[in-house]
Amino acid sequence: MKNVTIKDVANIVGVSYSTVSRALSGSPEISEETRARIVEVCRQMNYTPNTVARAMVKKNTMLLGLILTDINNPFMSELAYYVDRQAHEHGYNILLSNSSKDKDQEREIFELMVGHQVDGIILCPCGPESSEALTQLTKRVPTVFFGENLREIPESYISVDNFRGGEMGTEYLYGLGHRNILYFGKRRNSTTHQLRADGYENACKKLGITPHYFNNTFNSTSIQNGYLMAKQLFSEKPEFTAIFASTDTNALGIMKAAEEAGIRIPEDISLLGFDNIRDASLPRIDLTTIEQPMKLLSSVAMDCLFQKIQNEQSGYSHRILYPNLVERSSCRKID
Amino acid sequence: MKNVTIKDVANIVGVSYSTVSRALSGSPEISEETRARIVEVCRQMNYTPNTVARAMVKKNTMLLGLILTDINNPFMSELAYYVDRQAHEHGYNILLSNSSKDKDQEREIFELMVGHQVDGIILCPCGPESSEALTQLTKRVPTVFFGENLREIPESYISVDNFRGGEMGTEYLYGLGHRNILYFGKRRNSTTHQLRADGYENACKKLGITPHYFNNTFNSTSIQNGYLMAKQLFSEKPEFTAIFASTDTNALGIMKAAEEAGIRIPEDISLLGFDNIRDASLPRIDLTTIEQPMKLLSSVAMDCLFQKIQNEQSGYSHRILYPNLVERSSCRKID
DNA sequence: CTTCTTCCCGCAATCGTTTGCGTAAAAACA
DNA sequence: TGTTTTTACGCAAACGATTGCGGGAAGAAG
Repeated sequence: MKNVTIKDVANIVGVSYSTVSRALSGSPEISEETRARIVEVCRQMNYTPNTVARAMVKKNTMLLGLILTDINNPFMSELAYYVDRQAHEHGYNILLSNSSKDKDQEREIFELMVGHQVDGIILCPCGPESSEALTQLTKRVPTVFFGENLREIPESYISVDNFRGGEMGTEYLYGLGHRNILYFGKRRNSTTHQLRADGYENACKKLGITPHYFNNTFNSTSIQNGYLMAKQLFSEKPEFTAIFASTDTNALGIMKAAEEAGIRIPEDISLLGFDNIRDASLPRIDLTTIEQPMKLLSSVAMDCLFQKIQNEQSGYSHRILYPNLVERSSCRKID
Repeated sequence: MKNVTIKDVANIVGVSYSTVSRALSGSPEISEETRARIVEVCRQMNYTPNTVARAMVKKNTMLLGLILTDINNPFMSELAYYVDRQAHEHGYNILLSNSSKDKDQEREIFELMVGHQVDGIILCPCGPESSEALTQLTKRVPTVFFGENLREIPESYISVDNFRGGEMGTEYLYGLGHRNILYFGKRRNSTTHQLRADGYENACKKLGITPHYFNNTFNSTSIQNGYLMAKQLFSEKPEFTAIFASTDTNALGIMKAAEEAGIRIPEDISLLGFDNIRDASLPRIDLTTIEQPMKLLSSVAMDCLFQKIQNEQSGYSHRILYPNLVERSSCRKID
């Protein structure tokens, strides 16, 4: 199990180990002849440079931290996928972990990662207040926040325009003829959802219809919870013709409850989601939704992070990207 | 950005830095009084030990590599979730990457990870032949393979009993009255799928029905590819009453094609999947399937890995777990 | 008062690299 | 041939921790 080191190959070749180091790093001060010999011996002994030792002197580990709330969320795993790809293109590896939406875990993981000397961190915050404890930590390593519009935080973040998405969805349903639109999902405890709801409300005002909310204080976006709440919703006589769900996972739960209640989508009620997770495009699901352009978002996030890593003192920047409406079959025109 | 080191706190406290190290690691040779002073100063300067430096001398990085084919596959993201959790419970962090089912990338990632001196690796192999290049690499770091029954490889692996799963599904459909069952999915190029198909064939033989295959040479399990192949299948007049899909993702594609072809599931055709990915439990999908017990599988894999990490020379072991049938609504009884 | 323990703590080597500096040998120049 | 420049490589000091060993001071034992 003992790994072969630079000294081992130096001994075999009969040069000093600094020569080996220089030969491998492509220094011009090494003759092509000895370089060839060194490279050959390295291959034979299959020497792999010890990145850890290198990191000690070079001051960079080529490691990027990615802190998710939950890798099982398809939204997050898509992010992980793109981040991983782009990291590797730049020679970085990613250190991944899940906070499970727990602030303490989030902080712990962050500290662990700075302990591992990661060169940068992409963090999907548990909530808007997570900043309090993190605000000092982010000073110790280049960080970009992902997915939350945290305007108060003096740190870079990337996010979709949730407010505009809320408006956009409402306008779309209005255009389809809906005048009685229910907004389904939590409003507090997360800037993201607050903004989506605000966008909805603002659009309602502009369009001259009255906003209706359900599930205002709810604090989980899982399918199961969406289902439970929707069940309760459908047990009361619903007055509306369309539901605007604050997340696709919630919409999935609504779909399940609707099915059980004998409510057809879109015939009886139109359903609009938000996020465009992969599941939304599944057969039979086919959910119309407001898309977060994940590929673009993650690409922008990585660019932002790499910039921070290079010019250490670049301050921060906020990038808010435009959402798209993805039309499928869960909403219908009414008159 | 300069991190505070053990020497910095030693200077402040007025002791040697070895004393600080011992105080922090809980050595009994340090008086409680100086330890308290040291701890306090560490807190004030918020010192975080440099894991990289520690790794150099302690010979372990507390890093575990996890090589997936694709984190976007819900099956894989579930694995990642459990692995991450258990790793953290043992004080490890995970280094994640995707091979995209490409052998060269797989090898590259593996090498990168040994460069980073990970203490162990969990690898979801691209295919059964991936062993050729990896067989040397696995000697350099404790490794366990996940998800493939690679009986020829002298390395530990964890997998569900794919053969038994193939049998189980076939028997289930037979029990429902089906005599004309089509096996849908690739057979070659992957031991996993070969075994599933073999299980199907074996059960057919035992039950006295003739096996039928579709899509034998196909080499991708994505929804889209399942859809395309199923489209072709349905354009010919199908003779069977049930389809046993080799993966849930394939089943999802079949579902989509069936919908378009006006074929109802389960009224016209019963559909059985394999894996029990999260999507299978979605409303409207509700796919009956053979489950891989992911939580258990990953737990066993981690235990196995930790064992190998401890007694370096423990050889290998193969753990094949029993699959479960998860009954939902995509299969119906016929007569 | 001397000697031996015991208790704390410091010195210095080590882990595997990178890199500034110094210096022989070879090449170029006078 | 003597001097300078270039080429090619070695020496040794970092990087930030851990840890075996040695030793001074205080207290106990003689």
